[in-house]
Amino acid sequence: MDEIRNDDNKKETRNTRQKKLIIDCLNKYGSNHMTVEEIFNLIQQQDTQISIATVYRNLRLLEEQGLVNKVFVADDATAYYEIKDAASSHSHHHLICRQCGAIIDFEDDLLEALEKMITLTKGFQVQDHHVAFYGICRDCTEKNKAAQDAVEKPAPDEARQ
Amino acid sequence: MDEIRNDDNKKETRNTRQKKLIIDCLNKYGSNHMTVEEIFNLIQQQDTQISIATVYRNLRLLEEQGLVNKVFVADDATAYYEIKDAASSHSHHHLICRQCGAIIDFEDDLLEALEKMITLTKGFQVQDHHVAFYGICRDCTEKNKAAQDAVEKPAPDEARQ
DNA sequence: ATTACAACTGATAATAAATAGCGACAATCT
DNA sequence: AGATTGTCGCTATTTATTATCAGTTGTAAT
Ligand SMILES: [Zn+2]
Ligand SMILES: [Zn+2]
Ligand SMILES: [Zn+2]
Ligand SMILES: [Zn+2]
Repeated sequence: MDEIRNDDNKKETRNTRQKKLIIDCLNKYGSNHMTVEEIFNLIQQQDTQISIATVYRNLRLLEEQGLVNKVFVADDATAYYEIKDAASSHSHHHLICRQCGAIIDFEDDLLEALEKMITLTKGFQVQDHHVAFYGICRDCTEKNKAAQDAVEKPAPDEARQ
Repeated sequence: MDEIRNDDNKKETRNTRQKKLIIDCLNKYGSNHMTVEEIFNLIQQQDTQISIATVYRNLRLLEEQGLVNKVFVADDATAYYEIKDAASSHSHHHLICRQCGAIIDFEDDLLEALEKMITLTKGFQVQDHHVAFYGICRDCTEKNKAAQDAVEKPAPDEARQ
């Protein structure tokens, strides 16, 4: 009988205005991997009454339902959120820029082979993985190069701001 | 000439009793990836006066000097520490058991290829990476199998504790 | 050994991210 | 409409970590 009662543990979720605002927000800016604060600040412009506790609560619920993705960036204890739509459900990796903090998505499946190897050599049954590459993004690389050039050849005036 | 002046920014570090205790502790249990609390509790047995703030401080210094490694496990906001000796300086990956929480080291270099690809396709200059595989460790897999067997064939008494 | 100076210490306050508790509200179903 | 109960906004709490600060100690030069 216990098993039957267990069906109950998928508690039904409601469609509140606040939840819709959060999903809309993530759909709009979600590819930027937003913090709770950022989400809260944006939503406040449409709903000045909303509480940040509600944002936390809903993000947790949405994550439990598998509708959003909670991303951690080592070295930074705060969570970042993104929509987990059809395209990105296919768990991707993150490129994190040490200069500007940008979090960039990267699709790839090369780790499947590695997972098989781990199961074989370590007896560890891999369910999924979190991968982050740290470095300097394209934009910052270009900015740095420009700044470097400006130093090398004294530069035509406007190069210095 | 700038390079010479840069030597200054390595502020000199001192050899205190507390720092030694922390390194000893990590050398002894370091392969277990300990939390600050765990390190603090163990050291307290040898130095009842030590403050947990000192443990935090020294771990931060040691990490900045590259002597210890700070490991984050997504979904868990607390940091884990391990010694970064010759063997493990060669940045390894972590297998994290969802059942017992074990953090297991895994040596591998297959990601170099992936890093090259990222630089090519995304223009992102990879400096290093953090990789974690989540799943069930060998011990837990075996325990689960044993438990499962115990249910299937009613079991010779001692199987139930 | 004495001195001097900055890095360090222990105790505690402060910060930051996230959660828990609670009375009131409102989404959903009959 | 009425009942149920998930959710809301508010506030207090918890947890991990850092900042502060007066007193201490490692280190190196005298
Ligand atoms: Zn960047
Ligand atoms: Zn992403
Ligand atoms: Zn395990
Ligand atoms: Zn490790």
